[in-house]
Amino acid sequence: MADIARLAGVSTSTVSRALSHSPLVNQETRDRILDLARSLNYTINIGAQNLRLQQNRTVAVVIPIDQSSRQQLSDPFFLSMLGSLADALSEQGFDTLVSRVDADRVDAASAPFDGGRAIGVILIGQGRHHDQLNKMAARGVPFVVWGAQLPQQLYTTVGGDNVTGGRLATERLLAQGRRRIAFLGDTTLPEVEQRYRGHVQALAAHGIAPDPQLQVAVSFLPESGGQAVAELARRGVDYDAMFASSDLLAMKAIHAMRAQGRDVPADVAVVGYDDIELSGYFHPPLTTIGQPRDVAARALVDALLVLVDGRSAPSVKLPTELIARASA
Amino acid sequence: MADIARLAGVSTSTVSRALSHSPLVNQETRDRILDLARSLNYTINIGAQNLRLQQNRTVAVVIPIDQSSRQQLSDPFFLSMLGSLADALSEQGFDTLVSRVDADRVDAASAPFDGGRAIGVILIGQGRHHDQLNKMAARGVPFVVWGAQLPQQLYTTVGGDNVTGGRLATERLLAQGRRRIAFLGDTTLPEVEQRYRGHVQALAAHGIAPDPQLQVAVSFLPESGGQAVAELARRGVDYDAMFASSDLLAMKAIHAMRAQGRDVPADVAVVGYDDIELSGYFHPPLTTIGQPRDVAARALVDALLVLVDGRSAPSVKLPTELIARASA
DNA sequence: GTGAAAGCGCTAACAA
DNA sequence: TTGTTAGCGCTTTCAC
Repeated sequence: MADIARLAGVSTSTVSRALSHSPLVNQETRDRILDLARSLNYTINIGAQNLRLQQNRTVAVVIPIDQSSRQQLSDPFFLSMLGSLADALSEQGFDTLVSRVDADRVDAASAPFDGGRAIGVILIGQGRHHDQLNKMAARGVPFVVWGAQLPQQLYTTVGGDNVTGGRLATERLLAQGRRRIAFLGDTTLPEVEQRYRGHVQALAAHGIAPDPQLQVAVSFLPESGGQAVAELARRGVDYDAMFASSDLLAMKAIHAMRAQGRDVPADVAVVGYDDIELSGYFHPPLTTIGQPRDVAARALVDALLVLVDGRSAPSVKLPTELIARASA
Repeated sequence: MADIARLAGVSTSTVSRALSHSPLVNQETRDRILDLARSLNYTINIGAQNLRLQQNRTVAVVIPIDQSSRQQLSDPFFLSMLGSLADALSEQGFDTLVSRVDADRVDAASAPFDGGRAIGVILIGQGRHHDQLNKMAARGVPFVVWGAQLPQQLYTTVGGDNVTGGRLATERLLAQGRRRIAFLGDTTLPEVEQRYRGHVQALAAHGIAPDPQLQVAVSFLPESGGQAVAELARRGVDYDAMFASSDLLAMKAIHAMRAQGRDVPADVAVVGYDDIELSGYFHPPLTTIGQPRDVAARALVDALLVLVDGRSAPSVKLPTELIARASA
């Protein structure tokens, strides 16, 4: 900026004003400065501007990962949510800073905010540490979580209606005459727990008591789908249907069942969750519960901006719908 | 920092030194300051620190998107590359700033660097605008591209060995006695063009001339796979194999062929490209060309850091391998 | 319509 | 071992 000022024979104040299109500066001077800036490929230093203006157009998007499994983030649903968030944020003129945190230390997600790098944080996935999030909220960190609404929650969540989702999935299977429905999912995660609750509700409505033998507590590990099917086989338990708490899990399980010579949907009808892009192209095309990423992303961003504004943002429960395809 | 200084009864310099664990400051003073900082939930303002230090630990990861189709970024390969990059960068202590640019204006990718937000840029995908990238390089922007190595290239690329990849895929199909191999891909993209070149080489080695009727110039659009299969049907052209330039495309095409009653691999053997996670769980499990994301991500980051260091970084061609599964 | 000066939060040379 | 001071690149009040 000093260079431009010198070349234009004005002060840096004038350059600053010209670059911000201030009407205070003479039209002609302004044009000269803008031309100069362009020809020098000059761009304003955003860090310095932010510092001076005490503002910031950056939002941190943080993904908790299970350190124990050291797994790369790979669930297409989360990845695609990240894409949608980047879109929604840039639509609103915000930059997106991506980072991961250990799922056991989700409170570390506030780092970009604490360090003044971001005006707020969007957490994709809530993990098991409700308490850490509550503390973070108490500390005044503006953040929004993609996840389930929980009792005594001091922070804002945006999430699908997991109970209804679980119910819809199970009802679909029941409607097809299936009665022995395996449930695959890690119910220590609030979202999955709610889906399981919906599942049990639907069973109850049909007078069926949930059979613990049919519930497999897989975590979201690489080989989880295959392991779950193996576990069911080991238990020697009979099942004619399966509700998997993610499409990825469902696909892996179907793959494993196929290796056992079981046909989907003839032998086992399967419903997944998330409606990732590939679900429709899978064989058989996967019946699943839709969670619209772009709507979710916009809701997350909107809620965060409200928080940043100092107002309080209510948690949002987005409607879910059954996407009926061939697998069930 | 001023608050802490006041409370600790020292100057901000001392606080600054204490926070950076400088040995210059008295052990006891340092502990007092660090305790104070912790109890106040104080974190250094990175923007100010960067400004003062003229440094920066942020790298921009930019994804070109086809504005015409306004499609959400959805190819799992790119998304998963983004994940691997975020991992590789944070391993090296860098933050990741994500943004998109119009594929027709890839030179806009330099914005985060120009604005001092990032020390360099990693571009996932090269697009069609070699010239814009060359100009960007001439301007001195430190950036690395995931893509194909081209003649007269002033910038650094890291990419798979696409020609070999194309050759391996086609040889696999030829080895199974297939002779009428459809090629699906947008050959205006350098990477795809190179894969096509490898394809033609393999055909030539078997004395087969490429049949233009078998080449379908799909772009990476949502319905591209289905459209391509429809197009082949419209042309009334016979084929007993298919080489798709991405796994996503392959899966969509297989889905469409199945709807036509054609069996994979019995009627049509299919080879994809990328080896995305779901390829192994697809039905039939997809034979494909592996492009290791984590290795690629590390290579991209390493190359960028060399550039940022002011040195020149050679382009890298990573080995590709055939992942043999059931689809071919 | 323009410039001088102060200050955003931080660090480092220099002095004590 | 610590403090004083200047300055990173920018914006804005105040004065002219």
